Amino acid sequence: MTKNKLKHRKGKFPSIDDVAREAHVSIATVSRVINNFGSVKDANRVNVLEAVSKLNYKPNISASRLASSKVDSIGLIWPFYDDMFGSYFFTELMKGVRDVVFPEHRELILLYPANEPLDEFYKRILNKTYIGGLMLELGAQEVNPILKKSDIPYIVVNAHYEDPEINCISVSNKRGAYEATEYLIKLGHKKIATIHGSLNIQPGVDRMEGYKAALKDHGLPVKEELITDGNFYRKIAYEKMLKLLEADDVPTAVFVASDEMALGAAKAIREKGLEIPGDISIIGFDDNPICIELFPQITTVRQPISEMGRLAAELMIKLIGRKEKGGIKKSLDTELVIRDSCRPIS
Amino acid sequence: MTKNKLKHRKGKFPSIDDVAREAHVSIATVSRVINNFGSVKDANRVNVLEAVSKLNYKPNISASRLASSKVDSIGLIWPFYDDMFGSYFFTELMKGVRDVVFPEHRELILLYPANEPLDEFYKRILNKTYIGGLMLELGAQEVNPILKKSDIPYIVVNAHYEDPEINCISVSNKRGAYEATEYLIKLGHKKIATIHGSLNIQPGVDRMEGYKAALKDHGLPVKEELITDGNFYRKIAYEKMLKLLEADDVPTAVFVASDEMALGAAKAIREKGLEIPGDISIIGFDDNPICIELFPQITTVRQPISEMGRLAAELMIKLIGRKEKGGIKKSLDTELVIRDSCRPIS
DNA sequence: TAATAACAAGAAAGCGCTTTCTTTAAAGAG
DNA sequence: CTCTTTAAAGAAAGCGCTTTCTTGTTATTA
Repeated sequence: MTKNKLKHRKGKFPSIDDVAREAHVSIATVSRVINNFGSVKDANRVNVLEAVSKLNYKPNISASRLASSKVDSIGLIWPFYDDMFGSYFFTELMKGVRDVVFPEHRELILLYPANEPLDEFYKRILNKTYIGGLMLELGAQEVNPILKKSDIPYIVVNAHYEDPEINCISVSNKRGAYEATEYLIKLGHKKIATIHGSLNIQPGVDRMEGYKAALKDHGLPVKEELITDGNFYRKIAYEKMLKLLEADDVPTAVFVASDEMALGAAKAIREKGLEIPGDISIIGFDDNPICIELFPQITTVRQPISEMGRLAAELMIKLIGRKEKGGIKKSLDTELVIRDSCRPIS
Repeated sequence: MTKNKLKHRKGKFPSIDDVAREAHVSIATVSRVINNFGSVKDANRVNVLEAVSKLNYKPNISASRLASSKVDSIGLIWPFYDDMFGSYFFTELMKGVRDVVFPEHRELILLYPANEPLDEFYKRILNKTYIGGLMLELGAQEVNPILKKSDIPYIVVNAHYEDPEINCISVSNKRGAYEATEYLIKLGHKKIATIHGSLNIQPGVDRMEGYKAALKDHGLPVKEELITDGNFYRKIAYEKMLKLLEADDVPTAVFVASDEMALGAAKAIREKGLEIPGDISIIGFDDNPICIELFPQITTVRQPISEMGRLAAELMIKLIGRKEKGGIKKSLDTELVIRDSCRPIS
């Protein structure tokens, strides 16, 4: 790894000493002015500020961090999912994070494993002693033991863990799925299928459980042949929907565990010459913006993604400041967004 | 801004001194082992490594940077676009960046203005003396003069600038648009409309010019009434397409400057009771994955987004290492992806 | 075997800040 | 006007590393 000498062509960057000399004060005073801490006479403050501006002085953050042993950066492990919704999700999440992190002039450090065992990765990044805390979206994974043992506060986004040590913030996937299914039930549907997401990850499991719970609570049978497994990707959903439609007993409605999968399912339905919602009602999950572009617009369950990002970031900052202990768990409410892809059974 | 004392509950982190003591060598030797630089006897190396592992030693990067005045971090200004394609684009770009940056164990520092004038912002981030270089996607903006004057190498992605000082890497938008339009012409279309993107940004202008050039080169008139302005968003494209369809002389084909806009345009076409490609051919730009989910699948122009990210990152690393001078300009080829949304004029 | 080269490793001087401690100046209290 | 308190600012000691310089040790060559 080549590194870059900071030295300027014309010499080095001005240091705090240069500023002190220029302003005829001590470096301690300069430091006080820069950090806006301690008491400094106005005249001196002005002098220092002028010197700073004249010399174009930039404090060396490494020196500052070394001297003060204070850290303010937030590490962020980006999952880099491949599906369309993944990029949308992450961007939305980041918007929430952005709104709280950047106004504080904190920085976000993007981290990602580099063809290395996860343990190595975590060791390496936790070594970065200027990282004050870590935010992560783990997908299918457990919290890495190295991370758990470390002193760095961390918070897992978009998942719920029972472990009381773990800070996590999630979305009420189960309840959202429950409400979606219930909505179909109330429209009179009896044969409601589901294409669920990956059961390796929390949201996948929760959404399926919500579906089942709604059926049970309303006295409908949970039929295995109506439950088909997807993985959150379109293609699988397309194939599974095709199968569902080829069965003897075609469902009148489907709860699809993500809008992206709903896309695939809708394609299958259309290819079979069926109409949405005329022949079959379909309800998705996520409220991906694509929903309103499709014809018909797809009814779905909205997740407050940015909100989750915002809360996670706020929590992170509290944890970094150690004003609040860990073990915080939050769950955000989803919301049923009714559009045009469901119709009552007549 | 609250900061976090690094101090461990049980005391401080072990330092290089602790390791040196444990391994019965000098701190210089420890440093040599850690950095894998200089010569150290195997026996000592082993001792040091064992001490490191036993004490769970983590080098203090701030101290290291201060002492060596070497920087290796790459700053990245994230535009946070609001459109669907924006999040897809950025994610794809980042995949390319990821593949070169993380294996080098470099880190990516996400930067974003915080309700502050851009000049302030640039001053602030360029102050971060541990940032070795900056990658940015500027959208409509010029390169900020503060950045231009700074000593930090930077590279602008997804845009071409004539200014020889500026490193930039872009995509052959003009040529892509040219080929798309030419494709329609070769299918026999004479009345080819366009909905162009925002003319504030390079790709917007280039794609429109490509369209015009293709018409001219093939002896077709460039009619103002067939050129309608969009802004890369779906909604506008929807409205403009509606207008185009209400004109006396309805076009037989449209080149839409982005797939996202193509979505809006397609919606308008369908609402007017017209068929794609039966009544009107449509061709997009970007190769957004949504294209293959729509019915019909939309013919489009693929941009090598990840490739652009990869090249940008590689270039960045060279620049940080000062192995190569600035002023590098690259343009990547686009590729026409023929699908089902265009039909020859019969 | 003596002279020279190459290797190993320590001592110590910073890197550019923050922060404690101390001193001096100014302000308030009686 | 003196005594105490508070404000202001400097001196100096690190923070935990890298790196040069130096010295001691081991290999190489003639």
